[in-house]
Amino acid sequence: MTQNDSRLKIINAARKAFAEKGHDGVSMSEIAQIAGVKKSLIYYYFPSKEDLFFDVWEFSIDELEGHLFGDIEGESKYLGKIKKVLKSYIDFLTSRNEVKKIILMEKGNLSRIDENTWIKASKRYDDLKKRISELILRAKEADVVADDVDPKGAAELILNGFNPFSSVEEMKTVEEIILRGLISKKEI
Amino acid sequence: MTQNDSRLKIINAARKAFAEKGHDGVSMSEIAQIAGVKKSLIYYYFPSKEDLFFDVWEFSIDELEGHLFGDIEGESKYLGKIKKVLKSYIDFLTSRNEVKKIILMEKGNLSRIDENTWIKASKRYDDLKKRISELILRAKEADVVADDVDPKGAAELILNGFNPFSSVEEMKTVEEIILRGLISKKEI
DNA sequence: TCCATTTTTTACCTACCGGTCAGTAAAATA
DNA sequence: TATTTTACTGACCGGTAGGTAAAAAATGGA
Repeated sequence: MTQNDSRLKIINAARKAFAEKGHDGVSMSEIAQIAGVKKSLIYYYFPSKEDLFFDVWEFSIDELEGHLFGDIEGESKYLGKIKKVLKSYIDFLTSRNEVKKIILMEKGNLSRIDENTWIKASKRYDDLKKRISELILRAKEADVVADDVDPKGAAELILNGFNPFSSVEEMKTVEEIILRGLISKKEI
Repeated sequence: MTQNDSRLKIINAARKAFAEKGHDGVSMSEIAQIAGVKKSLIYYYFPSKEDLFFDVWEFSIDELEGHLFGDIEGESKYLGKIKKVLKSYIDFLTSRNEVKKIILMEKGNLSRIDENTWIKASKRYDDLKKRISELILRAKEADVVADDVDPKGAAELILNGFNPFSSVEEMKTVEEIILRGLISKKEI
């Protein structure tokens, strides 16, 4: 088996495990078992559990970000861009919600400034949040989004509002509420 | 030291610890240390870590629910009731956000139907969610909330949308967006 | 085919986990 | 005063956690 093959098997197994039980609820032996690999092999590819976790985290957020902003450039107007992001989010949640599960699992840990892993993880998450809030900011400057909206708060709401276990109707409602809440009266 | 004194010290220490590191990130010795108590004493009051956790969980959600619906009866109109709930939520988050931190920490685990603790914890959380969604439902029937709103989805959004680490402005924005998104056009 | 390098397995370590238990000092009850 | 209960301790247990060292196997170029 080639290098990247094993590495990827481990990453995927770890992602699955972390999504189900969280960073602290999963052991390296469990991950190894899911990956169909001996535990020590994980340490051949990853220096520590923390490193493995961070790689999974980064990998996952990259994927989410790529999905959210995938073809946003196709939209010319800000309202269209925001709608697209929300729609992509729901798409992502229904098709492969493992990523959102991990975020949900570890969101609380992101405030743990005592441990390096969480600082790094938090930074990556903040980058994603920032990208969303900047979109909101520009839409606000273009008078598409209401002027009492704080872009950072809106970004948080978008990221937190959807639940990976929700039904489609629930997600549609969340989407609708956020959209209606964001846009300024002039746009109605 | 009297019975309830020690028990309460343990509960409070556990709450603090769980809020910071989560159920799986905290050991019984840590909790004991924070409480200023020997580990074995915890087992004198609580049969297991799971039992202790569930007591903390229930205690916390009771507190949140009490706060959210505290004096909602004072409001006669549904719009006022909903506004009050949102306002109380922000109040609660700024004054004592430990409870919300625990919920944030363990939200992901609530889907773990393999372990009894999480099933019980999830049930208690669902009760709270249901109480919110029923308020939304009645407000919807009174034409205060827009008719495309799914009450369950709205309840989820309210519970998830706010972040215990947010600034006041961010919370205000979340409140504003949700409110604007909920109410029907007739109310504007 | 041989050999050096990469990849994987075996065997093992230490620290700490949740939890138990025999015992005890002091308070309450009889 | 004698007995029972309450609140608490410290030593200890089996098991498992993350992690490591070294041997074994696979790989691939000469």
